[in-house]
Amino acid sequence: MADPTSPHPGTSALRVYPHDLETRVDRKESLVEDAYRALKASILDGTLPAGYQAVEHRIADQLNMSRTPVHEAVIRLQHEGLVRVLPRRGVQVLPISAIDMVEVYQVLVAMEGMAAMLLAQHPERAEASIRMMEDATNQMERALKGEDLRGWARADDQFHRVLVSECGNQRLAKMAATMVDQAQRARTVTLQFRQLPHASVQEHRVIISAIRAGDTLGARTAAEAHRTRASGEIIKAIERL
Amino acid sequence: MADPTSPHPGTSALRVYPHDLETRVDRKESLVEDAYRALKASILDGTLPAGYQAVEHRIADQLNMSRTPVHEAVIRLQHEGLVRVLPRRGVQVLPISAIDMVEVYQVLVAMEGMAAMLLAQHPERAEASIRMMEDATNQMERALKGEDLRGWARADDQFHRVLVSECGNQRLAKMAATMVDQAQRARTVTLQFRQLPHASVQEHRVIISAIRAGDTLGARTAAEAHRTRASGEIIKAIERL
DNA sequence: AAATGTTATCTGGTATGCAAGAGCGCATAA
DNA sequence: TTATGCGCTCTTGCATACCAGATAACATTT
Repeated sequence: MADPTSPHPGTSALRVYPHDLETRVDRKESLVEDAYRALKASILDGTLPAGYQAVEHRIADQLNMSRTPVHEAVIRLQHEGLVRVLPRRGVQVLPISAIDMVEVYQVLVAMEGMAAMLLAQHPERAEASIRMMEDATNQMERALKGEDLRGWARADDQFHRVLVSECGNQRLAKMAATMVDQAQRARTVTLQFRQLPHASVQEHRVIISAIRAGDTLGARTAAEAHRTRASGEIIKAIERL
Repeated sequence: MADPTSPHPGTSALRVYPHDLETRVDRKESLVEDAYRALKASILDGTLPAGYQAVEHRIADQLNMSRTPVHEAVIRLQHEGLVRVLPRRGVQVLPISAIDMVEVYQVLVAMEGMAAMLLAQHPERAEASIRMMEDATNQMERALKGEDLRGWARADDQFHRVLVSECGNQRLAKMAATMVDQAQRARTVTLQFRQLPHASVQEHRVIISAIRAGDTLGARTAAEAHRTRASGEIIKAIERL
């Protein structure tokens, strides 16, 4: 702040967007949580691009806190595979490789398949969740018509986040959410290079109706097929980069 | 150390086994890692039973380090669902509920099913891993004949850890390992109340031969069926407690 | 004796201080 | 001019210090 002209290449990216980071800190739960959310959000939406590198102390200054909570948040992000700390080099935002996405989507196929199955086991209990997934899907359709790729991606994310967070299994929900984060980030990067993804809307509807019908196997199969197909597209897109 | 007779109820359990904790600290990677491993191992094998409660500072004393690394390790364990920190009460080892095990086994069904499928996609590449699983299964059989329940459990664990760690997907491996940890802990508690589990050996062999035959769907189905059945038994055993 | 208010203490979260090691640059020598 | 070696700096990991808030015990009053 005292030196807004500092031209160090390693720190410029953070200095360019100080407001973005600070405004993301609103919750008062704990500073570690604040730092975690702020950094993660910035990484996921591309504000902090792959390869971006910064030192804990500087991040702490940006977020108006000491190194301690930043340190813990960074370690958490490292465990999730979003950053790595290079000894005596600083924290580095990891690039997304095709191999990473293969892994992420394999996990998502397994977990969302299970989540869809669990929801289908109690369709009546899950009605509110199903409605949310329907809303998200409808919004995807609207966004597609308006060729609003960002809006489509946001709604698609919403569908998948509801699917796993409402399945009733908190452990599954939490792990799958971490994978969805990574998928979201990959998509943010590749979005501009892709065709309009028309198939998703229909596939989501198949999943929804199987869940509502209590067709556990059908719901699972549909969820798996959807992620498997999407997986191929994303990975091709990443390989083109 | 200076006060081996301290009778505080909240700290006695740790004081009783100082050697157990300290001898687990051998790696020199980082103190956080040391603390994490020591605490986790003690929780998994029952040295620190559910309900056990201690204060970070005291744990740090036991492990001959400061609070900082202990604090970080505890937070990690909390994320994994093994402990929780009660504000101004200390760190508490969580009990294992039937609901927890339902969740854990649902995740394992999904992930080990996927892992078996991935292995079956490249049986030749996986030959070394398959051998390890065979060894583990043979050892289970021997342990059963000798009615060595502990030995059986150890070998069974080994089988499942190899299955997920060798599947080629590191994210899946890491997440599944966390779930296997919890399953292991639950089994340690319930082992004494169970019948000799004869079915497992045969089921493992089915999984192995499907993988070796490159039968992806069969491997997946067999792995799922195995965990699904075992799930029922463990959960019944826990509910009896 | 019981209930309530006050205060001392204890804990986790956070900040700051300290040390060790690796990289980078500069100086010196060939 | 180039290569090599020494030392300074910079960064993380760990230790220590500090603080706010909640609990629990004690005292006081009814």
